[in-house]
Amino acid sequence: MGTTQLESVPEPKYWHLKTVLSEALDRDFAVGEILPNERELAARFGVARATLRQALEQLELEGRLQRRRGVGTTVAPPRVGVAVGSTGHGWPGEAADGWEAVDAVEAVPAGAVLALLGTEAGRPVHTVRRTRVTQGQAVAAELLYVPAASVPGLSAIDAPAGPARARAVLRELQRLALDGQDRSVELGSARADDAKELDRLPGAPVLVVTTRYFTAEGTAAVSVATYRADTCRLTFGDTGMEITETRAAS
Amino acid sequence: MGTTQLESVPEPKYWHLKTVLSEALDRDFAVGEILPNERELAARFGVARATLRQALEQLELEGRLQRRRGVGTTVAPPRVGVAVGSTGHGWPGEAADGWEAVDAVEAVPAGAVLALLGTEAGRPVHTVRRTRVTQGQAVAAELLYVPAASVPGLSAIDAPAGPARARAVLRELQRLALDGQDRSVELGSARADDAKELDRLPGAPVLVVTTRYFTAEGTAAVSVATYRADTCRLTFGDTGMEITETRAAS
DNA sequence: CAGTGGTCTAGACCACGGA
DNA sequence: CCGTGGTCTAGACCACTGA
Repeated sequence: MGTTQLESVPEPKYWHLKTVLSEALDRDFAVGEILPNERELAARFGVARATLRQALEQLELEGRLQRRRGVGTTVAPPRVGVAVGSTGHGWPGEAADGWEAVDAVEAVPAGAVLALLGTEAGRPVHTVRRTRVTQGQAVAAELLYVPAASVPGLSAIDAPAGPARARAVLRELQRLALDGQDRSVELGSARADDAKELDRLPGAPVLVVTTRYFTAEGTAAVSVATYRADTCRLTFGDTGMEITETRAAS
Repeated sequence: MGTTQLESVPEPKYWHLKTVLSEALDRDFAVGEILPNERELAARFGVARATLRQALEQLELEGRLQRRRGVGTTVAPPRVGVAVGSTGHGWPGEAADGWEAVDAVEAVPAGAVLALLGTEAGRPVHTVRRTRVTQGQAVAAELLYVPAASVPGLSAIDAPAGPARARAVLRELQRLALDGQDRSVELGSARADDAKELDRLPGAPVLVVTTRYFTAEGTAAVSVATYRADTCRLTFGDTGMEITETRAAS
């Protein structure tokens, strides 16, 4: 087909398609509803499947759609607000904040984490894995790095592997006096292990929240939490107020 | 080089390719260096150009690469940390925080913003456009919505269009007593106008920071700031400390 | 102008989920 | 088993940049 006609400004097809689909979603579809499959949609709009997919990818990135292999494409609910900054500025694991300890091992982390911790290479570091569940949905996977030097009260193997050991590390952490913390957010893509926890494919877009916890002695712990970017809106409400309803800026 | 051989677990080609490229970037390339062009790289790795592009897209999303049409693909510098949460929790435009007022118009915003403002539809709202420049690079574009009712001291046309008018709105805002604020971060894609300000293509991934400013009377203003997700790391340091060096989690 | 990345096509096969 | 989305190919043309 002769692609387009006379477009003074040749807007890409997938971009226009995305707009059309977005309006159709608002107008004709309810949350959870299944869209026609990709081949069908592509035929209906007269484009190649790859082009249609480019539009769907954008909409998924914006949290409008959810696609699952073997199942289909559904209309996504509005993003859930996930509190990140409020909750008392305390140690991780202090309250019932939705985090669940999964496991803990003693390992030597990679260079980037080492730089954040400010410890020398080769020193043992407790690595705690936690997941966060909100409204029955896994929204985040975290790796919490605690240098063994930060929690001298914790003997090497005083708890068996698994959740119990993870909780032991968190418990020891809370005995320290928290001096302050430091947080940053950036875009990343899910590593294979995080993707599995989040029920996504590797490479899925995630919001990486890096937190450093300080005591008088220095950096006592570093947390790297990866949140599903498609379904989450991170909230930093100091006032604790909730944004009731919103939609990502196109 | 015939890339790889038989993989018992058929890891996607683009994923493996991304890993190989990522290691090559760390090892053999300096920041700012130009990579071979896409056709050349695809041939060298024995894959179709589309597959090679899928790997490059991931690396660009992670801030490792920068691609510009007509120019080429270069190795990106580490992401710049951009302070978002600290700086006194004050009104926008209070200090020399890198924001530059561009323009202001009186308009009636779309539904999502209206819901955030909590005002009735049809009421006039000052819409201020600002951009943020850090280290000579445009990192964010903002739309600040101020209901006319919030700044009664500002008569309709007491300043000509343009930056002067924008600054007038900001000045009026600072006469109010700020009661608190509320912030959220989510992933979005750049609208055409924002993309132009940020020197990116439409649809580029952005971090959307939505801030509500409260006075005793209610929501006095709402800011929607879109940050380039590829080059920015948003920092919320209450302590004002700086993360010196980091690399997104894979 | 030549060379780059951006868009688009029309196929093909594969991995996964559910019936 | 079938239907879904996920991956991959080998082309083509276009829009933009810089010399």
